[in-house]
Amino acid sequence: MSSKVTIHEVARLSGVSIKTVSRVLNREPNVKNDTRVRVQEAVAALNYRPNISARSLAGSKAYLIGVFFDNPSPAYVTDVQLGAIARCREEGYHLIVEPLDSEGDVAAQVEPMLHTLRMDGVILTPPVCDNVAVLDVLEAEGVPYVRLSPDQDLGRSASVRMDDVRAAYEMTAHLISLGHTDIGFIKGHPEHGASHLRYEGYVQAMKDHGHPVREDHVQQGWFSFRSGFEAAEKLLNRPDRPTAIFASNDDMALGVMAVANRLRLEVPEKLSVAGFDDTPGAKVVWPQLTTVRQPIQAMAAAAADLLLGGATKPEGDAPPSRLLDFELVVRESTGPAG
Amino acid sequence: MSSKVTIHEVARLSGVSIKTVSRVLNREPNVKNDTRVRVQEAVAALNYRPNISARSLAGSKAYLIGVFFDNPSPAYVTDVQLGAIARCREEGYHLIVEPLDSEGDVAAQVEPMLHTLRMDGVILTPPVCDNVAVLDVLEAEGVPYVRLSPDQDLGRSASVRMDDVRAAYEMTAHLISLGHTDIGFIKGHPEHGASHLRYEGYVQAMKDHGHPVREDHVQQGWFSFRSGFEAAEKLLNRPDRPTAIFASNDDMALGVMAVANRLRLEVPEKLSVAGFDDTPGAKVVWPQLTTVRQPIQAMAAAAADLLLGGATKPEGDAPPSRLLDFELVVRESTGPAG
DNA sequence: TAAAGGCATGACAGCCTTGTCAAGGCGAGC
DNA sequence: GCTCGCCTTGACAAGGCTGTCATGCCTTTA
Repeated sequence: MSSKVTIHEVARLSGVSIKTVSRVLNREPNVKNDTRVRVQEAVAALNYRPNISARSLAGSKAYLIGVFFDNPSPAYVTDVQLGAIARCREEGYHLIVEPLDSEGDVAAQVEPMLHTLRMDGVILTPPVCDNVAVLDVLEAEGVPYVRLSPDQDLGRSASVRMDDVRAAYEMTAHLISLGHTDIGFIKGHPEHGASHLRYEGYVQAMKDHGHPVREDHVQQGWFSFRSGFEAAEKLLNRPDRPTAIFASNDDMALGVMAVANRLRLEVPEKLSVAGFDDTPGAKVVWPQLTTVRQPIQAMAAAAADLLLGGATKPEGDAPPSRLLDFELVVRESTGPAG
Repeated sequence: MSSKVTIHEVARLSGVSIKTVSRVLNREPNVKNDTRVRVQEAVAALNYRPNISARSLAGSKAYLIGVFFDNPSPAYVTDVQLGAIARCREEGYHLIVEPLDSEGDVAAQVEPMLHTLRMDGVILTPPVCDNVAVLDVLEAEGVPYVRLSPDQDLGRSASVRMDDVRAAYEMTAHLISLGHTDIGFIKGHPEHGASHLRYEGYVQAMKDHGHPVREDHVQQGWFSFRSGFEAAEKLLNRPDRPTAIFASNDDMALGVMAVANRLRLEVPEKLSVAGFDDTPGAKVVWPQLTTVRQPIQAMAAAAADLLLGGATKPEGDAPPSRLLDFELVVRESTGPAG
């Protein structure tokens, strides 16, 4: 119950006005060092913490950052929360989570939240980050937001992304370094921006290493297990099949593994398989999947950083965007070309 | 920017005092029905939402429920959040998530949160729910809390649990009914209370059916895929291996499947595998895993319900505790003993 | 018919902090 | 020595709501 300590008591103990205490608390300038120290001592002695409600009522900050999500994978959600909180704690901010239901009227869900609870910023995860209705409401309410790995309309707002092109490039290079020259590729859903980027990285790596990109060894997929399965059937049911397949995401790579299994093509002895995303499923299969890990916690931390730094609403310039490093996770599904 | 609507405008539009608007908002008695309707219309017309900061500053409620967790599985965390929010939204409450780091001084992490941000209640998930330091701080600050599946000191506070013993008993009985008599068991993390309960259910079922519990067929695990993998290696790399393995959670069961796969032991023909928790991974593997489903969302909703109903601090009686039903999910990983 | 009690409502203070503005102190420049 | 301007500090209002208490009116009771 020690939460009863208010700024008045700190002021009394340190012999200054409450306003000066407030100045010290908020690191405002124009406080003599002597005074500052005295106040800080009083704060420590009383174990005083400013009341967030009063602060946000009186001032402009709410000390709350929202995380909106709609049913991406649980692992993703928790990583985002962990990453964001790491940065928020440093500045006394708290995280407020708001699961959204994209099936329903999202704007109608978001709008009341923003009215009742002022948030200093919001982090949007896929797929909500591409929901125009949400972005509209956020902008109408004047709430800064950062999108994680958005697909569309990149210029619209601040965002944090990963370098898909380079990641795909390096994964391809990894396969090449294992001696593969004929590497099949399964593209992702054509409407997801990442699909093009990953394909681009693959093509570039092949060219840079002097290997041709055979059109019949590139298949269209839709990011689903099934589409990966079907694409793999086309790639593998032929005499001149590739010795490695790079799928644009893990689910499709799992589909490839299923086909390999069915064809009794040992992985990685007869066929190397690489995925993308490092979903939990990547570790469940055997052999475990070589894939690309997104630094989700770091991305969320970067998003929080943009929000706290107030760097989300530049005037003339393009909105700030941070590009983070990925990690190549080499496991057992890739091996030397037989 | 329509967030500028205040209670005063509603009062003006409906021709009453702000206090009466407040009464209607908070469903207080002593308001003529006529008046109530008029106010509600004004609220709707202006799209008014009370400001949470002002409310919590002036009144006794904060409209915030905390969820403290420390690194349980991501799926668990998200389910808890989803379940809790479902109940909280109904009453205009928001969820504030606070990951804790059990390695460090937990009390030191919790105490400042509670000072700055008043919370009307806190939901504690395992393993934080058994951290005495956390409970102490919570009680010292007078913050009501509900524990999900606590292990120790059940009488200390309100809690929501599932009958782990009975669930493990029934799963074991299920295996026995399939003709298995030699059933291996992989224990969970020794510091998680559920581990003991699940083991207890297994032992009881074995005894009740007249089958011995072979000590060398019981292995210690840590709830991780890897620990399940290693335990399975010990259980299966021997001539007198069990015909079924019951792992205390799905991750470990998945580890068992991986080993079975590697040893070319067909599941369920040569080996039945059962898990616990029904995590997403249970449906990803093939064959799909027989497991026990905890009604996590329902449990979290029940916890929120206890908090919102204020039923957490009974005077003379034992603290309220809700016991929810589990569900045995029989899929393809268990079959008749070969 | 008068007194008592209950209900519906409003005026006002207070919650705890920040923002605004004014005031006092002090050194620099003339 | 005086004015100017900067630095430091404080008084007070504001922020939007709920709690307390008072008021007026209507119904019940003796």
